[in-house]
Amino acid sequence: MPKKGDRSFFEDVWQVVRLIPPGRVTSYGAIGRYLGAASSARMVGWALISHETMTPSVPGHRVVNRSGLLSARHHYKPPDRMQELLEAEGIEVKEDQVVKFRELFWDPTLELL
DNA sequence: CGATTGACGTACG
DNA sequence: TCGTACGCCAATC
Repeated sequence: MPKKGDRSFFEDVWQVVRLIPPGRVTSYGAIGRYLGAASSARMVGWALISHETMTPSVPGHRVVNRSGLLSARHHYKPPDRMQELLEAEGIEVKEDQVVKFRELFWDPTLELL
């Protein structure tokens, strides 16, 4: 993870994640593609690992994998925190999966651009 | 410095 | 539609 204040691919990821509208979700690949798909989608996830240590807090819970699965669930302090945050925004989560993921999907290259 | 791992994605069958 | 195989790139061991 980069030092604080160091501009890099990670900061761009955080920036995009902050732009995700409430009640919407996106995927790592979509963010990576919006940033030019420089690195593989794994790097996007790596960037979000330290999201909690930086300010303001990035709503990383709105980012899930391509299947809509909450793969990040295991990474949160209380693993259930991620699901709670999603449900708090009106996003239905069943079996660690985002319900109607296709409808809630938010593509930065399509919407933000 | 080489091997392993990981918040992923695409290709195949 | 689902499970398996492989590729990616950086960090960690």
